[in-house]
Amino acid sequence: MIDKTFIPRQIEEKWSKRWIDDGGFAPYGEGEAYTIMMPPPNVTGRLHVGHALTMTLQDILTRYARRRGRATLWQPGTDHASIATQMMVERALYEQEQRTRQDLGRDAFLNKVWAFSQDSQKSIISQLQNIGASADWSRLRFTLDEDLSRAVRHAFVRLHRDGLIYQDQRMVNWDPELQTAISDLEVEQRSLEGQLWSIRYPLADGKGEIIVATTRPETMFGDTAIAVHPEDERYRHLIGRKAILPLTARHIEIIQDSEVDPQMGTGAVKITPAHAFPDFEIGRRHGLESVVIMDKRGRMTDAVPEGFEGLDRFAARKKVIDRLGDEVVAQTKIVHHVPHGDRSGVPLEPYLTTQWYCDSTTLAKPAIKALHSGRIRFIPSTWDKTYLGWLENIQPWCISRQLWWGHRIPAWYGPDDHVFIAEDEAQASKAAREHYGKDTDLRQDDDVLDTWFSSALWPFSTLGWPQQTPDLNRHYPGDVLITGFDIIFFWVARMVMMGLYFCDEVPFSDIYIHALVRDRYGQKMSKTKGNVIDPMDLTKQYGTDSVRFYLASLSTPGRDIRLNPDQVEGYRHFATKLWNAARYAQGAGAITDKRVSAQTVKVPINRWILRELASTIETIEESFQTYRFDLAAQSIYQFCWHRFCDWYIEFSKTALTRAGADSQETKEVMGWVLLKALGLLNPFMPHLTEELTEALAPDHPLLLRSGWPDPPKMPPDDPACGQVDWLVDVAREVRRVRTALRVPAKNLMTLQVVTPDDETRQRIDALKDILIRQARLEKIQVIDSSVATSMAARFTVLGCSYALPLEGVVNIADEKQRLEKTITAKKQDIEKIEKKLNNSEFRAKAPERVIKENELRLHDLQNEIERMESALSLLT
RNA sequence: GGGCGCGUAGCUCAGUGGGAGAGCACUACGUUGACAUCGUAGGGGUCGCUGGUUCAAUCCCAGCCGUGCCCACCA
Repeated sequence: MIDKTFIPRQIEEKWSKRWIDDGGFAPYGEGEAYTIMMPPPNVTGRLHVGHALTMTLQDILTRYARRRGRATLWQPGTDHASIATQMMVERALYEQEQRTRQDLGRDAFLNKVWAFSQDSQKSIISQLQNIGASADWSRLRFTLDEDLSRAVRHAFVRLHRDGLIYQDQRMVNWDPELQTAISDLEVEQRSLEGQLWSIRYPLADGKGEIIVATTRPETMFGDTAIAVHPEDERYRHLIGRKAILPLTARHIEIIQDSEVDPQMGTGAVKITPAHAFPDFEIGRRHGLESVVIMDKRGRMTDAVPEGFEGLDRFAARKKVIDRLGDEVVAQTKIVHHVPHGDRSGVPLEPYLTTQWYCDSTTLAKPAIKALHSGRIRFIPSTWDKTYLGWLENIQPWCISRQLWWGHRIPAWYGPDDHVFIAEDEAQASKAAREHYGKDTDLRQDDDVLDTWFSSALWPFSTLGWPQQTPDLNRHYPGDVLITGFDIIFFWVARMVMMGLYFCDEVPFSDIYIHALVRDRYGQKMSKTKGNVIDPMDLTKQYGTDSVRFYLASLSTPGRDIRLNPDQVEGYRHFATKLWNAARYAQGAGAITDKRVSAQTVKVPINRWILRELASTIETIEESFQTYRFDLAAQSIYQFCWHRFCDWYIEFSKTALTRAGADSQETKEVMGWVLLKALGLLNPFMPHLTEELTEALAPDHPLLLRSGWPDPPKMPPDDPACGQVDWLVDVAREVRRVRTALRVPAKNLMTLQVVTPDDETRQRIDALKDILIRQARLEKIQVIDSSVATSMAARFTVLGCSYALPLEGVVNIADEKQRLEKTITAKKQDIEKIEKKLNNSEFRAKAPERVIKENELRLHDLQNEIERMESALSLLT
């Protein structure tokens, strides 16, 4: 027997375990492969609600595909998250032991990070399993696993061999806090209020001055020119002359460059080639010297005047302004964008260094083409532009990081700094031997690769690449990627580039971009705002299945989710409702081991629920095709609650009291339909549906691997279904009257059917018992219009009139009011339709179908009003 | 500065060139041995504003207002 109360926790643990014990989630069968690559969560700690969402959607697709007979692989794993993880461990190390990574040394530090990441991975996997993720855990991968690392080195070597990875000295975005270069994508522009100082630079010949505006006076010691626009009349006469750099004795030239905007500041700009991107370019054009005045921590070097050496950049700024004194002729507040490191949160410095770069421009071309040619598509397609816009303007990708945690760059240097790129040290040594003609000590590059370099290989590195494994052949390319818009550049585009480059195939054809989960007020969740909701808390409170269903039902493409925990409760109610429906079915003797077919089922209510089931299956099917998780969820919800529970179960209460064939058929159909409904709901609520299926049908195989329901083949205009539709309409009308007239529930009414047509007679014959129960009637009479009772409430269904005699039911006034109200509403409708129909242009131009529809509606409305008006007159 | 969304019932959101919808919340009444985590019925919206296209606009187009996001080396 199914327990009286539903406790999500109990069944969730049970089923998580059962699935694993029963063989887990490895692909099986001979079906066509279906592959989803899980975006690997960082090994930095707890999952957030965004993870819960993305994993839920992936799991829904996975469970659906598996049951459609596809050999389904959902490849799980975790990401080493170079910067983020290293930062966390460094911070903890400092807090606990007041030591830095340098204190520990590279090897000892990396040991600590490994230990941390292993723990973290364990916790992440258990959280994922907690939300029911049916990924193939037996294939769990970590981006730093040995085989994945080999793939990274192999990729690096090949790209280098093909000239697509190279070393270059140029300006990078430098993070002075983390002391590493970062890529453009890791730069976050923050809009801040700052100061714009106008500073007097005297001319070297003593005849005048030039006023330069800057927000960064501390860089002035690196100035090697002042630039003005060639056509700026104010400064034309100064071009070619020299100015004295304040606080120093250096002379710098005033040059012209058309990049200078005469509108900005004073129109004269100081040029610091070593410490600003545009200045670097200008410096290169004009052959200016680059004077480096800051070290990698953002402190002044000794290339600055006395008193400034070693000062932090912000302290230096203050001091420069102080020392300049009256030479600062103006100071204005401005709001400007300042680049910050997305991890460290500190302002970045443009910095001149040698780094490894990847030629993204070349790799991007096929990736752009892949979208144009339809080999990949975004859902929703609004993201096309984002993807293309970035790829079309892509810059060289800085892939080296001055960090320890990550894939060490497979480059080895000889004593003369000759570089050898190889997949391992042995091969590098071999190359060195050939190069130098003898064994030589080599030194490996200290730097590691950008995390996203290894992530870009994920769709094939997890499958054994560069080996041509059976898995690789079977599961590459995959089918769909589900991810957030925030990593389209970081990850999606790069996977497409690398996939095309190394495997000649896009890694997936569909890219579903899911919502951003915000808080209930539409705010982004963040630790600093303190509005972060832990998905594990939600599942504890409402049950995993409810949380999954909630997230899916809000997943409309292109729309963010406002997470309101109170609303999750509604879906726990839904789960409870189903639980109780199953209890009822069990108690009512539902039969679950009998195959039911539309060809043999005869009883109208049974045919009706089959039709409803069929249309639900069709809607869900369509919804899955278009990734409309919301519509699929809504459709199954409607079916379970408002078709099966609200009507069918109620009907069955009458049908089951009858002995014989009808009752038997109803038990069979009820059991069969309920199992199908559970099957449809299963991808959304896997635990509950397995539990109830097992309770109802102990011999049923696990839903996890059982086939997806096919819609019963119902004819389009099934007469039996039409009869039940009529029943529903009439029952509703009677209930409406009862409520309006405040007829006490225990008073049974008589329903009079006025001169019914043959069809209506048949309907009554077939469904009389059920209608009596549903509408709380005493009996149903067929009468002639001539004997119509005067004191009666009246309504019309499908062109036939019905009356409810009001004898003994007092509230005549209420009924009058009800009629008047309906009449007014209907008259308004009539007016609108008449206006339309009387419009000659409408008649001339509207399609015949629309005209007919309107005429028909008008006719029906007029009929109804006529009857109601006569009913109203009878009441007076 | 460029680009992309969103604005429909109190709240969260579906939806369509031709009769405004769901869930929650609200109101009234509760009977029927699955369920009060429930049932039945009901109230509530000039579909952001203004114009245009159309026989017909919540839906298509333009502008505006509000709101959110992404991109961009400009001092």
